[in-house]
Amino acid sequence: MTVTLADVAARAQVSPATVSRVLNGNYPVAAATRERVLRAVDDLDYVLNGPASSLAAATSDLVGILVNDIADPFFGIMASAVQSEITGPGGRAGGERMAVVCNTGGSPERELTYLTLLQRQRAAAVVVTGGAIEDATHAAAIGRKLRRLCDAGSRVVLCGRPPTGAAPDAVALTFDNRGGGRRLTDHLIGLGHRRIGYIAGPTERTTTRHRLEGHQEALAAAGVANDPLLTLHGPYDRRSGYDATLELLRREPRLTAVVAANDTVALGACAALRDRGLSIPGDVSVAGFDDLPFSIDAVPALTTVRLPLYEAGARAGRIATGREEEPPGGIATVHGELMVRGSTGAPRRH
Amino acid sequence: MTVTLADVAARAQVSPATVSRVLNGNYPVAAATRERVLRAVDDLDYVLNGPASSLAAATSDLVGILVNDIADPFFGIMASAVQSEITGPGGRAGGERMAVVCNTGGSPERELTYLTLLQRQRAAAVVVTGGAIEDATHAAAIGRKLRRLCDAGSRVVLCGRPPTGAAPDAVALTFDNRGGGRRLTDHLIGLGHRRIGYIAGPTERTTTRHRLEGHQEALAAAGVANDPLLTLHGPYDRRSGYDATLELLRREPRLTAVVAANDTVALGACAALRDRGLSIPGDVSVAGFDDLPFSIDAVPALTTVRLPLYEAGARAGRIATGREEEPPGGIATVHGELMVRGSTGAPRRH
DNA sequence: TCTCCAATAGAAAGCGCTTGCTACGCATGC
DNA sequence: GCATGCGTAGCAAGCGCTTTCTATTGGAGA
Repeated sequence: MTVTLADVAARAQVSPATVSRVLNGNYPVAAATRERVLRAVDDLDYVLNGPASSLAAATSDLVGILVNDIADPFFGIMASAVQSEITGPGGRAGGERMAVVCNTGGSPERELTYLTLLQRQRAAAVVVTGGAIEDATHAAAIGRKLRRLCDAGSRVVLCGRPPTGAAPDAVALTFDNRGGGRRLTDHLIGLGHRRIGYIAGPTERTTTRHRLEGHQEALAAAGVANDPLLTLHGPYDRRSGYDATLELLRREPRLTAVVAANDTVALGACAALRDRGLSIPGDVSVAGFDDLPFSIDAVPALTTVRLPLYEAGARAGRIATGREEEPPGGIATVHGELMVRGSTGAPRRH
Repeated sequence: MTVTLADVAARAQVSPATVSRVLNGNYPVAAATRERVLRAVDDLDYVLNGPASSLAAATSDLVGILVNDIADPFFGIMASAVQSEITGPGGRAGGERMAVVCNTGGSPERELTYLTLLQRQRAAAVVVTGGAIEDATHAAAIGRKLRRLCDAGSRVVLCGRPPTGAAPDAVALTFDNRGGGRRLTDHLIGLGHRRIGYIAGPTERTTTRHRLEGHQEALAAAGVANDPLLTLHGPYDRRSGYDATLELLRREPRLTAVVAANDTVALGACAALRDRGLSIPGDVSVAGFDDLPFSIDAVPALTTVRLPLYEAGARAGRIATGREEEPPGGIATVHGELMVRGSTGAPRRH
């Protein structure tokens, strides 16, 4: 029913081997023969059987991309970058590589499931984005899985995640979250803020911890006491920023600044402040993290730390497909850039 | 080197057939035997070979999702919804289905390429999101491809795209862009606006045309002349909204409202107005389309047409995996809801 | 006690492709 | 003029799995 290689071979009056070689282009075939084969392919609307091809060749053109939330531009941008870089003449069959984007929802179980699925598909490469869970058991399980993927021949690239000791062959492009957090709070302290609320991300995640540590580092360096009551944890969403801001205001009415775990949370913080009738940055300054596209359109525009998500994703994609050298030691740090905009200013005198 | 079914069989002292049956769970296997097999699987860290399995079974667990731009939440939300619905006990091997998200960048060539790739992988289903190109040649080519996919046994669901005559077996979940556009402009006219600028999306796309037609329908119904100078086309991005707004202001300084092709474009329009020192909605009202998450955080909050992207994507996912009945005739229309917020108001008297 | 059937396991034939090896020319070198 | 080698094409053996068909049980029913 469906057209196979053999059908094409018959029509072109050559052997299946020749058709395969024309399609893969990695073996000399006389121009006239190639012509004939290609015409037959065209005439019959032949489409290679991917699974059969992958089975025989023991490789595949699939590249997995693990993201926490594909609807979040933070991940969408990285995924888009990875995909744009892996595209192009693929490994075999003149085909292109395909990106398999997997939504883990941040759950380590699902992360593990998807890694198994990718291993099952014999993925050519896997790019894992987003911070890691800090739970030792899970981290170990994922590390083991990644190592097995490496052993099975898949390239593994971590993008925006610290290296895993368990998988030494995996390349890691780590975001300098700690440094970014440090610079952000330094900036606020420099403006004169002393009572700064911090809305952190979910606990048990490296990203959350590093950003928070940077913040605390800045406080310590300036000799500002770190009041634990002024740090709240929550998911990376608008709602969390909204609720936490109200709570911070309750705990410390003299608050002059709020640092959010990321831009989305910051947007929620802004909304809460507006609803409370407080002006930004007149009454309270707000800062985010990531510099997602919408941040510049917030009113006032959000001060934040710009992470080069697209660039990092693109690099991950190139490394995953072997088009760029691995960084020395398999580890590279990607730095963020402080973007000072309208949402932060000097605190008003109380 | 790598562990195969046969290895597991040997260790469990059963035949490969039995192992396969345990893994697929679609054939009676005695509890004790299953136990033994599962232990062997575990002991050996066995991972099924996906390509081999797909080849032998002539089906795969891959579901393709075509999107114009994965970094755009409009598509990200749909993709996320599709993926969350296709997940769960997959077709075979106790595995789950995997989503393959393909970034077409809106280019019909790449759309075609990806459809071929998916056909090559023998995808279980394909969900195509985003408006269609109106170029007859491309439309026909894509229609043919979709039909071939259907013929090859893949389910095809169009999500947010009008039905294709060429692929009668494809289910279509169409957005009521025309109706939404109509209601939006009706709203503005109701507020008293008469000089309304329209920043349309890229030409040659069904989405663009339908939204614009709705707008013009509303104008006509209210007896407002449709000045072609007040309609500009551009891509679906912020920049386009910014530039077009400046141009509209140049063409018609007495403009009192701007309708944008979508929320992102509307954000650009807002930025341009702010930069020109115009207040929203005091001087100029602004309206968007889609109601993406950030729209409510615009200042003032954006009046827009809410498209149930998540719901539509989820439904597409369920239909794609056969967990929901197809709509009668294979076609369903998804309606948008007008969200009136702060960015639109009565025009100031000139 | 014997037959028959349900339940379970195995043997083996592919699925459609890739690729190592072989075969066949024909031009070249001595 | 014969051996050598290069440029092409074919043969056939898998790749690792699924599934049909067959074989072997151990009761249950007669």
